[in-house]
Amino acid sequence: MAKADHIPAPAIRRLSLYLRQLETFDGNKRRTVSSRVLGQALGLTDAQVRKDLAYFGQFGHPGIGYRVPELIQRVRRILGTDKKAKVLLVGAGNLGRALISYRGFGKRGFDIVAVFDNDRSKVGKETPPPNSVRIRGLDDLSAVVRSHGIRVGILAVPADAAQGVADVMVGAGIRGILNFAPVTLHVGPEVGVASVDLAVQLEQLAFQVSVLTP
Amino acid sequence: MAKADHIPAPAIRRLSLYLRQLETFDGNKRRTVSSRVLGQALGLTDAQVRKDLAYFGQFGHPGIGYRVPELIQRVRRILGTDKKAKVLLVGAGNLGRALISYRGFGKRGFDIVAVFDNDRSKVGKETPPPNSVRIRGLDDLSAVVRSHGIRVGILAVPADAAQGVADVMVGAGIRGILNFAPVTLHVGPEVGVASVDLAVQLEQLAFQVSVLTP
DNA sequence: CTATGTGAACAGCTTCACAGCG
DNA sequence: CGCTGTGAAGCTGTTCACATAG
Repeated sequence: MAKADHIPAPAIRRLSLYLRQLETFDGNKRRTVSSRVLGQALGLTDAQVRKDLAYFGQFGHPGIGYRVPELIQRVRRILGTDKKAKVLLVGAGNLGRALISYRGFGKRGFDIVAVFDNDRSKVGKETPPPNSVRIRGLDDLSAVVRSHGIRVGILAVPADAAQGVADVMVGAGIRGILNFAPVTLHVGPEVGVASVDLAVQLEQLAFQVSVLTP
Repeated sequence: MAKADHIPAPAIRRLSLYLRQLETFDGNKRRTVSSRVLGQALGLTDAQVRKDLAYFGQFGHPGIGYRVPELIQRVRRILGTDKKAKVLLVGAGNLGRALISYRGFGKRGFDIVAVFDNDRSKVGKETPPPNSVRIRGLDDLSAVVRSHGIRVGILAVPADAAQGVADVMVGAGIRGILNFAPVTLHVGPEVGVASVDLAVQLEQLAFQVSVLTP
């Protein structure tokens, strides 16, 4: 996988949305879809859809549109989700436990295979089924990453612990971190970070509401 | 609040991050901060910080920087989070319950005051403390929105129920929806939507990893 | 001398509009 | 015809660089 350069970051973000919508269409037994229909479902223009997909190759069929199963395959390939991926999680608090039992990850090819927490009282316990996993101490993280070949980790610890844990993860060889802690993580350029700050999302809504409703 | 026009959407998103970082600085008893220092903490350039803040007014002091407590006040005012806001939540599944007990919302001025679910076996039960709330049926939603004057709701229901519930929320007068369901919601222009698709976030990381690690 | 606010230059993303293919 | 793929145009957001204030 050599390119990714000169492809707009927003286009890459939308690629996931295309995939999600295509899977819905596929579930409805739709065989082909035009850029216009796909765009409408996501609130985008047809030109946007065509341009985004064209960054990655020529997937469409003039006069027909895009064949749904074919495009799904291709997009999965591009995103690197054509194979199941093992993921670890640090932080077995409320949010962490909810993420462990979240079925959406499995549906999209992600498998949380190891859970870590620094709280002695939690270490050794099993998380509730489904996805029952034994909680390990942080000391084991490095060994588990190596033995399972894990590349991506979810960080669901309190803000003041987040950077420290991130350092441990990176040191163990993790290359992508999904960060739920409300802090900006500082990592090297070889590591990707995606952050979800739940309160920030609400704040954005509060702003929109205060603008929309004077 | 009349403007918001011609202000870049990314600038508005960053405003929340500025506030978060400023609160951290404030906790560390820092009195003033320059655009360079604030930017470094968030991985942004000093020019970006100055331009973003300048969209909303003149908050800085040449030669000094920005006074932390003053800027916090101003940014909160802009975001509409200077007053506590009541929020409702629909969907008392794993994710929903985790959100109810998430302390980050309260810290940033949001209060989940009502919880709804369509599952008869859940209705009437109390959610675990803290933030113990009685779960109500969806039929009560409209009345609760009106009596509490709620403007923002969190949607944490399965994908296939999401659009229907969103319609109910909008019908009841909700003006902002934080959507955790993996679907694109279609609502009128008078309603703001922020979406968090957890699997999509992981997918983005998978892509970055596959690019960064050939 | 430090640090803001801002017009102007630049870069990046989106939309347009049409040639070309099935 | 219907619909893609794509240069070119248009627009939005970011960076630069400097006048200005303390």
